[in-house]
Amino acid sequence: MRYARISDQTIRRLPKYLRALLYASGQGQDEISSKDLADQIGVHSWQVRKDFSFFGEFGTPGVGYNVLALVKEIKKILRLSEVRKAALIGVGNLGSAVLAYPGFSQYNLKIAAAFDSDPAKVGQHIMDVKVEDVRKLSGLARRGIQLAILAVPGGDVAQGIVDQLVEVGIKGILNFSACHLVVPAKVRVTNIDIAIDLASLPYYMR
Amino acid sequence: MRYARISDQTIRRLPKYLRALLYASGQGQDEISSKDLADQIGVHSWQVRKDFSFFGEFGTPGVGYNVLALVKEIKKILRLSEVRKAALIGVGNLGSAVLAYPGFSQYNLKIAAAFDSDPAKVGQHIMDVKVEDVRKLSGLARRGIQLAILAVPGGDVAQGIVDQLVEVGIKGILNFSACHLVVPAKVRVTNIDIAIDLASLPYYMR
DNA sequence: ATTCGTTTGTGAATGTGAACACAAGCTTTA
DNA sequence: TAAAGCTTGTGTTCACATTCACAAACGAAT
Repeated sequence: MRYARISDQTIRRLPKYLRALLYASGQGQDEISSKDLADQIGVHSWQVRKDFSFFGEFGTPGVGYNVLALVKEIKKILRLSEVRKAALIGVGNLGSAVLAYPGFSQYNLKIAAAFDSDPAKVGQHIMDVKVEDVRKLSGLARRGIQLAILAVPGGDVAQGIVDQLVEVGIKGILNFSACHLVVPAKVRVTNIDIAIDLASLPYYMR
Repeated sequence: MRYARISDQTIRRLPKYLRALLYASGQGQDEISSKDLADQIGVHSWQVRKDFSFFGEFGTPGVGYNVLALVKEIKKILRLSEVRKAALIGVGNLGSAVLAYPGFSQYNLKIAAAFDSDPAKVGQHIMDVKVEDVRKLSGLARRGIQLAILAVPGGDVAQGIVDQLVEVGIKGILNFSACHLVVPAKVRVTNIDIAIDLASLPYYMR
């Protein structure tokens, strides 16, 4: 499905809506208003309605949104209707924590492969995932893996791995390395830098 | 020092500039142009100059910016001239990875305390930090700790801890929990949700 | 059937950050 | 000193996300 140009911020709110909807569903709730949904994630109700309006009309005036139907719609929009497999590169402290992170399954995401350069780690199993040699990334396309999570120390080594990932058909990269990655326009990169987020906080202290 | 209203995006770019400047300094570089600095972090040169212009005139036309002087200025703006201490709440997989994360020191950040609810973990030392009982947060103000990193599973327990953190004078919170935190306006919260960032990527795959 | 209270969807207004273009300032070279 | 070549700082323009306000749609109750 192809939509008009939707802002990144709108897209990033959709998983939050999804999380709140799954929670509401777990509570046995069938319908939810834009107001209640907005309160759950800390935005205003008009923001919720505007976001959904870009993709269609999912609600019923006077009633609200059907929880399960909206879950299905959002998953379709985000292309998460089927399970998406991701590869983890770098099984250090952070990589291991990502492997153990329990929050992926609710979005139909699964870490299906892990890679490291340390021979001592290659061959080990962590959280039911076998650690493979980082020099053998070529099979990712065949295994249907288009997402990668980069959890290597960063700097020179990160860009080298990214070039290989692009080569083997990876379409989206979640980058934990503290460096700017250069990729073709067709590949999407999201950066997470813990230190930068923490370093931004003191500015706001009055 | 009091500045006019500066956008959050500008503030979030400052630590990136700082990182690139420290790298350049390590390479023995004394001066750097806005163009070179911009290339390092993946923005345009006018963005760099505009960002700095909000705070003063730090550069020399025809030459560029003095690396060490700019480092000092940015640290002052971000209130990172002195070491800032942070408390880590939750020493699970993710919390332990944060404790071991080597990237904080370049920003004058230091994790000075760690807390957990698990009696088996309380008393242990991880990365030279002693794990304390999460029910004993009251001493944070006295110890000069105004930042907190929340790495607990999330949901109901997270908000309860946040209320206590606010109570003991915490001014900034880095939240890894997959939930929206309610805090007074004086407290700044930055959310990091790994699953949401990963879940946003498939949308951009053609 | 009609009224009332509620909630959605969206065109228009507002606000804000990014992008641009260029004058002004500095260094170097002659 | 003058001219040439860079680079900075910033007023202006542009693009777009947020915010607002309200008509339309629906359910419930009488």
